[in-house]
Amino acid sequence: MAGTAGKTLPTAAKAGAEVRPRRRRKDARPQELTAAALALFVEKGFAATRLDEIAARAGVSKGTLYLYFDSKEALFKAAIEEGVLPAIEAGEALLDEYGDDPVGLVRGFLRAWWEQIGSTAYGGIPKLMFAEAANFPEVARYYNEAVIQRGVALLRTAVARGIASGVFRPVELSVISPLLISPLIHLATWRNSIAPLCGAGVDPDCYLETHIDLVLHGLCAGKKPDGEQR
Amino acid sequence: MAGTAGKTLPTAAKAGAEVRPRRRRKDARPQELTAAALALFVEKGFAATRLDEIAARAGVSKGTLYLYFDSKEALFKAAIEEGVLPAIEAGEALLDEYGDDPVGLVRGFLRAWWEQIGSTAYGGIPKLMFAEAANFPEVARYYNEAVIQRGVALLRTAVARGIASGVFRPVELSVISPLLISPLIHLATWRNSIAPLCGAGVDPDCYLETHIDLVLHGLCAGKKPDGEQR
Amino acid sequence: MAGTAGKTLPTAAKAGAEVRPRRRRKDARPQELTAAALALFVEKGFAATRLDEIAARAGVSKGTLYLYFDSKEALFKAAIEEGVLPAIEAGEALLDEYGDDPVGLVRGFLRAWWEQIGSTAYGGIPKLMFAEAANFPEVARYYNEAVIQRGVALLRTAVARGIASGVFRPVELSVISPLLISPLIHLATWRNSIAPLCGAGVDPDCYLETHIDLVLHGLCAGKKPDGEQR
Amino acid sequence: MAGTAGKTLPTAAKAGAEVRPRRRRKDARPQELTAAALALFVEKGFAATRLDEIAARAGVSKGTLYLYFDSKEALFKAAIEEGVLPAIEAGEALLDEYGDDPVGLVRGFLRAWWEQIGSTAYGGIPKLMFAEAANFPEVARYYNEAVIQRGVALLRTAVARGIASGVFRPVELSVISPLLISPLIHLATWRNSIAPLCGAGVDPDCYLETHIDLVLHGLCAGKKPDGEQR
DNA sequence: CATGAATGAGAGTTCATTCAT
DNA sequence: AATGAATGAACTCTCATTCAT
Repeated sequence: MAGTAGKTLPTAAKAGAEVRPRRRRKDARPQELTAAALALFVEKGFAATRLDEIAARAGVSKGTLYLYFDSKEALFKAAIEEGVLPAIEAGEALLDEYGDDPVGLVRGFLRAWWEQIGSTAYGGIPKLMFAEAANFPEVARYYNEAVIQRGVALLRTAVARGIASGVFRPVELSVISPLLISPLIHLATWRNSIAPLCGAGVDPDCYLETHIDLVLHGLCAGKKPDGEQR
Repeated sequence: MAGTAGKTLPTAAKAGAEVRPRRRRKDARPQELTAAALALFVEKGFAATRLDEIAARAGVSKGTLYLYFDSKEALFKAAIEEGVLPAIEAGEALLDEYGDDPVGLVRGFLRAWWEQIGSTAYGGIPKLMFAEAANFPEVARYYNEAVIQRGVALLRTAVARGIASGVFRPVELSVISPLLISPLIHLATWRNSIAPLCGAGVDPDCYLETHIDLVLHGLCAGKKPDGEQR
Repeated sequence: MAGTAGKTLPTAAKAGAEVRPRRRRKDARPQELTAAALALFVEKGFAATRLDEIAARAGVSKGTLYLYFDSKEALFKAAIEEGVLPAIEAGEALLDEYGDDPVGLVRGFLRAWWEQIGSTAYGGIPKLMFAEAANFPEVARYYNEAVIQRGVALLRTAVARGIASGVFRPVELSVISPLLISPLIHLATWRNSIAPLCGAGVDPDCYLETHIDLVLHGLCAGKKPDGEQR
Repeated sequence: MAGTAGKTLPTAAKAGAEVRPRRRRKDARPQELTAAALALFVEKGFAATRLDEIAARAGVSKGTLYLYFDSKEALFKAAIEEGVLPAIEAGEALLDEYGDDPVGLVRGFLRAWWEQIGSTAYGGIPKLMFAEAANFPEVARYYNEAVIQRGVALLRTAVARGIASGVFRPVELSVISPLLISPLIHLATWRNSIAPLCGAGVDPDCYLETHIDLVLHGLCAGKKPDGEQR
């Protein structure tokens, strides 16, 4: 276990070797593989994606995948996990910024989700998770708890505060979060499914801002939602 | 018939048939098969669904599928087509009923979609189509044109009329339809993916009515949306 | 089960019916089936021929085949048997006619084989038997003994008599029969394999007569083979 | 190497290899596979040969076949192609040797065909092509043009020259080639079909030389064919 | 007798996984 | 560490055979 193949993944740069010029940044390998995998899983689904394709897209051989992941399933889980972290982190940041501004928090959440998740390579993850939920229930449960429920709680809190402070009309809190986020998830899903088959489609920014405008008007009832227009 | 998966498709599975008659009506067969297929495709995706399972769920043998469909792919297409017709027909009916009442048409469309599509076995089709779009581009294009774009046009017309008649504020028509329908699609998708893995979840009626309330308030701006609350 | 559609196909016209005008000759059915089977077996081989096709060509349903034959294999054997009888009978007749005329017997045998076997639907049997020998060894052995060896013996006797009477040169009797018959088998095989794919091909009569001319010249050495030219 | 089936194809089966190395030379593989395939196709026909058997005979797994060939059909075509090249090449060589000696060319052609084709593993190809012609018309056409017609032309030319130079009697050139070669094809077919089921059978050399003797006597009419008797 | 819907064992084919190099 | 040839279990699809009508 000591001097066999010498995994060089993490730290110590191979003890006695003097110069080693070509060494990928630290170890980007696993991330490259999960990124390639994620893209293909999103596009075609888990079962329809061949390891050959993933390997080819990552520029390695099929066997190499098994140096980093135990199985196709493990690769799937890693890809999801990888793609889920940004979402979690992004959520935390928002609370700090808009902790006491309900309207800003809602607007900020939606815009941030689109910018940092929906419009990126991670935008396909919701579609992927919905599609594979029955095949990977543990992963789906993890995703639900670690990502969805966290976001749901965040949004709900924001709206609750808005109601408490009189900025928002009273609305049913138990359903407000999915109502606010689902149009964005839908757009992200659309762009990762049917959009590539058709031309054009809606303009994301217009879609996003119209959504924000609409729901804030809806939430604020007669009261004018604050004038900020980005 | 209890409270499990809520299947509303035609005959399918024939409840308690322990003796399997060797020769059944040749006519109902295809629908039974596509119904079984659709349920499984929605649950697990196309590639992860085995023909064995479909046959078993339909109460026939594997070979029987090939008496009615040329291939797994043909069965998939037939299942989609079968599940798509109700949506098309339902749309037409609405225009007749609410042709000149924008608010009623929007509310009617959303409620009808949920009742006749979203809450039935067909509610999984959007998820399925999004998941398989890249693998079945022609089917996805057909679905987009025959179902989505038609519904989009219907909703857009309704809103446009509402704006013209002063009932609605001016909003961006190019994005309004997906904004109105996506929460419902999301709920249907949710019920066909993660919901079975977790308990409870949101109450569909509450979700639906809150959505309607929210967007109509959003659309009507300061004006009171007509009082109907169901 | 009585007065439904009134099948009129086969035999007894429905028990109590008085006149029964349309009744196929005795029972031609089995022969029709074996004939259809033989034609297809010859064309495509045993394994590549589907029972559907045979049934279709015979104008019956697939199930009907099983009323007359226990299995595809049984049908094959029956088809061969059926197609082999004429060959056996034809051989007997020749001996009576040309018993003491070696040249006439050789010439008669070759001409008769072509006319009664090679140029008919039975002409494909040799090809079929050669192709299926390994898959149906018993049938092949039967064919070899009942048909081939009998013909071989006949021809050899004829040549032996010709040599004894000084009409023919001495030649190796153990190989003379296949040498005499193989060009005809080859032509029959050709017509049942490659000929249908190409145009034209050789003229059978010219081929046959040239063969007869050639081998009789070869057998008669310097002596003039008797002048008969058909 | 004893007296059984007389296989002369390349490597094939590798005699006594009880330990099967996991990785073998990627280069010899295809020939080993086509050789195994050809032997079985000849024996049992295309449809009756299972890929399992071919793989087993070649000492590989079923999946390995698909590393080298796209389908069973592709393997069939490759096997034919592989087995056809020697025949083509052998033909060319003969013309150089016997270009101006009709008797020698005819005799040389027949002897060479038997030695290099008929008595080898390739001797089963004619039977195979005749059997599968209807199922693989393109292959049959290719075989006809690339092999048969070329040989036919060669023999016809030889005889034509013999007639022109007065060595041979005038005979119908359009049929002479198949008449000369068909006894050899027949013998080769026989050895690949019925012979294995019966004992003994004719002696190939005796058969061959008697054929040559007979047809040369037939062609030379009264004239003595040159004395060579091997 | 005749049919043809239904069956299920078996064949061709795919692809995740292994391992000698 | 990386490769890719090889594997074999699992899948789709075919078709001889059965049997209710």
